[in-house]
Amino acid sequence: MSDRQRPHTGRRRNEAARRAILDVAVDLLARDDGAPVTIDTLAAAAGVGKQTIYRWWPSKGAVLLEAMAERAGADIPVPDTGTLRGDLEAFLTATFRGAGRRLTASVLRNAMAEAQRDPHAREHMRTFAESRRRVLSGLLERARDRGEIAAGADLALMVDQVYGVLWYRVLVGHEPLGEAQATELARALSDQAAARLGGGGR
Amino acid sequence: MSDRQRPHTGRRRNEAARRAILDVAVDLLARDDGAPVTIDTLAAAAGVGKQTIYRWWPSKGAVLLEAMAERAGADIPVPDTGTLRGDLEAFLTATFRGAGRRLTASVLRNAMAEAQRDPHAREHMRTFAESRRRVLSGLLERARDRGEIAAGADLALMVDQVYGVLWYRVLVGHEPLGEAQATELARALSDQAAARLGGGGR
Amino acid sequence: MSDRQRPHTGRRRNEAARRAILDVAVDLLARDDGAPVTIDTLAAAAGVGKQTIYRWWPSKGAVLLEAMAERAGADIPVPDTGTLRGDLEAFLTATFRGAGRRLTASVLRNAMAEAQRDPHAREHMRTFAESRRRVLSGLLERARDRGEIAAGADLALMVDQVYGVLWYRVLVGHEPLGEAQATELARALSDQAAARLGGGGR
Amino acid sequence: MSDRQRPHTGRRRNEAARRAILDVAVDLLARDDGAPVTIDTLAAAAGVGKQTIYRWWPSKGAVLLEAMAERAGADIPVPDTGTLRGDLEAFLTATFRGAGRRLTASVLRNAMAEAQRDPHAREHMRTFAESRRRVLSGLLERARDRGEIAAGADLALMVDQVYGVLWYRVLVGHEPLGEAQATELARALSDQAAARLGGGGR
DNA sequence: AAGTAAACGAGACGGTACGTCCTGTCTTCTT
DNA sequence: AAGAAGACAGGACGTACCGTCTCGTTTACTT
Repeated sequence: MSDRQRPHTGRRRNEAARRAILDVAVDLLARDDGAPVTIDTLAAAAGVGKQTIYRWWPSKGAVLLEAMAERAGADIPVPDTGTLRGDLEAFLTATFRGAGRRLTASVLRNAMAEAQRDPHAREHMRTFAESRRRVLSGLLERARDRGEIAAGADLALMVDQVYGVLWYRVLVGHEPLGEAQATELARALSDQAAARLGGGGR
Repeated sequence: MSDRQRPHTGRRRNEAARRAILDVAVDLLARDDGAPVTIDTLAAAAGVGKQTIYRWWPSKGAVLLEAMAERAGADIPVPDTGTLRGDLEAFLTATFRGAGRRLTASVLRNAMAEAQRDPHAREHMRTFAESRRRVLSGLLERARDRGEIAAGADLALMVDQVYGVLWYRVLVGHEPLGEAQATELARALSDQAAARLGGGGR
Repeated sequence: MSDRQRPHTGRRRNEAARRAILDVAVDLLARDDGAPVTIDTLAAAAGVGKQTIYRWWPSKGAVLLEAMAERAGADIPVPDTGTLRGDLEAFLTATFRGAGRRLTASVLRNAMAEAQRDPHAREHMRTFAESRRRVLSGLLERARDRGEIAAGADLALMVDQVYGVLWYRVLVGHEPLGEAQATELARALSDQAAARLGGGGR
Repeated sequence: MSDRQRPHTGRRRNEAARRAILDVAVDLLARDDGAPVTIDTLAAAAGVGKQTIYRWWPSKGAVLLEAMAERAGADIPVPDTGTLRGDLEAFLTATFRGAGRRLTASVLRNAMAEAQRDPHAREHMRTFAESRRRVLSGLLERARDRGEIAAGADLALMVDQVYGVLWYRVLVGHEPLGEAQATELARALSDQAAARLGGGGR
């Protein structure tokens, strides 16, 4: 209703170029040969001029983060097993399995590094992390509504324990991320949740 | 067999230069203006030639990480209150208070970013993180020996829950790190530890 | 009448656009702030799409040269004083006065630079220079026919001395171009012309 | 006497790099394929980092001009045949033969184009042209002292007639530059010089 | 005291990547 | 069809930084 005067003029954004850039970005991020992703490489591999990247993203970090965010959140279904323990185990297993893959972990590491230097990337990372937390948060709230978590429990803290463990291990690399770790963490968190309830656990 | 004869000759390493480099490195890491720390800047600010840095450290990341590690681990006493809850609260409070300071957080963020790119820095980071985990690990083991934690509990996971939350919040910056958060996490973890004890076991 | 089959279809060339382009081109060439003339600037300033420029000219240089040529040749009348010396003085005075104007000189300098890089511009420049030389050549031939120049004299060389001095001074800028210089050169050339004649001068 | 305090410190300028840059610059300028000389190409061909060029020259044009000036002035001896006509013929023949060579002409054209855009190059060009003019000027002054040129003659103009013809033909390319042209011009100028002398005067 | 050797501040070097700018082409909608 | 708007591939620009390589100087130990 407002932009009646100038709906659009000139050539439209090339969606194929956008896709090529993001796809190539993920590929390059995944290469964990230590070689940093460069804009020249990215542009060349995507068959795109550098300006086309800078026309739509404010900085290198922003492209990289968007590419990562688009990929990293997919394919993690929100389970509904009926119990907190079951839901957590399912969700964490899928999440850790995803993040634990060597290539994905490489993407995450690169992206987090970028987010520390580039303000645009930082903003993207915050948004991405927020969206991931929200999913898990929803899962926990549902359990609280079912009475499986004490009313006073700090759900945000529980969420951060999950993603904290995930990122910490991805970034430092001292321990693997897999189903065993997911199961263990799911148990630990359900213990935490149960602690302040009426009769204790079960 | 051969170098017994010639213990040393020539000028000795200048300790003042080493200190100046590390001190300036921390200062530069602390600046959270987003400007990356460069070797030229570091050398100039320390009043030192670049070669003096590269003579003693293998890469930029190595200097930065050493500077950070030296600083970030200090001043966290290992408490002994007699109870897990008390010890955790004391340790986490001190730890979170340290990491939550704006300048320190900036150092940590920069250092972690560096560790993702530079293999030397990565190694340093791993060693540093390991040393920090070991302290908390000792605290937990003591509690387990006192019977406050179930024998089967995954202590390494508990440690990572702590440092995971810390790093996750430092790096993403969505939530502060302070005493309140430390207290809450201490309570959650002692609840978690207690869950499987006594009647709650298996 | 003649284009019976397909007289014309679609919109006809917009003469106003052509004029705007050439006019703006001269304006931009005249700015001697050193900033190079770009097609984007030219198109924007002329209120014209870039394609409209490339539809009618093969390259940037071609537009610029055409713009210059159109301007630089105008307003130089062919004098007829009856004597070589008088004709030369009149012609050179008008020519040098024109080329010596700061803005015009700037146009010429830019155009000559363009002509060294762009083959289309080069061709334009050659044509333009040729047309200017022809005028002066005609003037000299008339004088020869009157017996004021020896039959064996190299008229082309005389012409090139005029335009050579003009361009050399415009391009290098070591000396001004004005009426004084025109008068002096007119005298020099009539001396040259008279040298091989029967009785010498007059 | 003044720089006693800090004669020099740090690594010294690499003379080999300087030479390589200037030599390659001339080679590239000589290529008359129309392809403009780029700094990347120049640096790569000279086996030098771009910064090494920008450390010592303020702009691309400055390097190019310096390279040209160094080359273009060489090998033109100052003749002394005893007569103006002889001296001019010798000097112009050598000069025109040099400038008429295809590769040299290409260097000159490129350099003059650069000088129109780049203020540094412009300054260099002015200096270069000045130095060349001075040589010819000396030759003419000698002839005047010998009484071969009238006292009131505008020697600067005569010099510009020579270099004007040279540059005009090099830049526009409508006519060749060679010994025939040099001879003809030498004759024309000595005629001109003689015109106002003795009996030919007024 | 003279000799030898390493460490030092300074800073030039070859490279690589950055983000900007410009050219000439292509695409979309309007006239 | 021709036009204005503007996105596109390509490629040069000049800057910044990395890690290495001289310089001449300073500091220590060995003769």
